[in-house]
Amino acid sequence: MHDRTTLPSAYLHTIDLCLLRYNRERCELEILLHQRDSEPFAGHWALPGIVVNGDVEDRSLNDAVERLRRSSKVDMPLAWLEQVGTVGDAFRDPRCWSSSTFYLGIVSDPVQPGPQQGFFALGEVASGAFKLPFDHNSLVAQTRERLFSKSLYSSLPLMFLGQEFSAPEAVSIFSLVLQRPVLKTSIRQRLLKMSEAGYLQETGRKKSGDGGRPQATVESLKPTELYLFDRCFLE
Amino acid sequence: MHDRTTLPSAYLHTIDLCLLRYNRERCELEILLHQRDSEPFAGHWALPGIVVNGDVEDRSLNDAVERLRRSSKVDMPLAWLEQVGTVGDAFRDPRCWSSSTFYLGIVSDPVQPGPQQGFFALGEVASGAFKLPFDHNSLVAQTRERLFSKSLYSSLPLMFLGQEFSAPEAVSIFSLVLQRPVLKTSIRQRLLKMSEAGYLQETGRKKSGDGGRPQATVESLKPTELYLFDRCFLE
DNA sequence: GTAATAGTGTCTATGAGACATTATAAG
DNA sequence: CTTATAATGTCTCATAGACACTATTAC
Repeated sequence: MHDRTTLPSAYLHTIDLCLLRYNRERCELEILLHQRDSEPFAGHWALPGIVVNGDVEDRSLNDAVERLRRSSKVDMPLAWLEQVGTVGDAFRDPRCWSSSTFYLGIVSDPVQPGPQQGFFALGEVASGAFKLPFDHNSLVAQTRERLFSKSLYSSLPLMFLGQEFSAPEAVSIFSLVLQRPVLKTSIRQRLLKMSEAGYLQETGRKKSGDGGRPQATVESLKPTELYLFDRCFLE
Repeated sequence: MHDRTTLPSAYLHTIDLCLLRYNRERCELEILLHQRDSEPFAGHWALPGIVVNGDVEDRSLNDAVERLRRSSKVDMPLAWLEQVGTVGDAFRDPRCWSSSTFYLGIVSDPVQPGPQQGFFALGEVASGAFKLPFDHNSLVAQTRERLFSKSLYSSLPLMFLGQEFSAPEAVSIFSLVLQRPVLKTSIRQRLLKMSEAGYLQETGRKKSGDGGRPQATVESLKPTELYLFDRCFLE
């Protein structure tokens, strides 16, 4: 029926990372992009990613993710990492049929982006107002959707805040991620729950906010683990 | 350092399907397996799956899933389908480095398995008591975990029951999936919520259970959609 | 003192959990 | 009638939401 050769068809399997951070000055979420230096789309800003097949040096997909994280495209510590999904079709890459397994990452520490790195407003990228090559806008949108839905019933947004943070900061990040005002009483009760469960403890330290009374801080006792609440934030 | 050739390294990307059904007689969940007729592991029971790369005839990963669903390995209508994840490493397939994107499927209609098809107790397969080739036991375990966690806050288990079902049947399937007794009052309230939201409606029909008073039935108005409850089942 | 923000207390609404009571079938 | 199961009603408890009130800082 169709032409068969002994060579395998051209095929690419990549992993791509949607690495997010909380910009406190701008009060918005940002995503790390990498300025490509090879074709296709050389010079364009795109998700940092690597090819998994080809001359495979990784022992596993997780090893490949770690290789990407250590590469100059990323090269920052991650407070959170989870796989979001895999897409694949004949059109997304002009070279050939390709699949991408893409991840949600969160960085909490302040970092200075390298020469080919840049942080861009997540909203612009997810909406497509800031256009990325391939189907990367779609991957970003799916990743933001994952972040949103998981933030309704888990402590995920706290990953943006790092080891030590205050209740008002928690209110800010939840409001930002959920894109609506969240009452401080709800957040405080949730933080209390997490303390009772051994996920947080009060530090006794304070940090000053934008004037006014200083904020008491808590610190994470299980910084790599998510706490799951048994109720969602309601509409 | 290591041998490089101009040929691409051997690499396989497959999709595998964990297709589940509710066996009312045995009161347990079952998973569809396929008896392999080619190496490796010819003759063994394994997850139904197909290769995505190679001579690629699909336009997309979703098309590939549909090709698998129509193939003799599956060949049954699906009440639900979702991607669970992608794994990949150098060891899971004896032939070469390989990745698998695996899916959770649910079939509600009674079907007669074909000659190389069989339904097996999900618990046995997920626990590894019934051994599958490759890392398929692990894929099944991850899929069951997805089913479990999503069943805490959504109507997913109802997908096992088909278009028309009764409240006691809903209690049974939720108890089975969550692996603990679920009170009928909780289920009834949830079904009521779904009716108010336009997902279910009463049929006026009844079906007789195991003696006793007949069961009123409801029918699904949005059989392909999940309803999300705003609270989890506790404990 | 005032202004600003942090933190606490209290009330309501919702829904899960638990269990008692009534309803409808078969024999 | 008895027995079995379905369906309903009622109570408690936990927690999100809402908002009032008090506390602690800077000036």
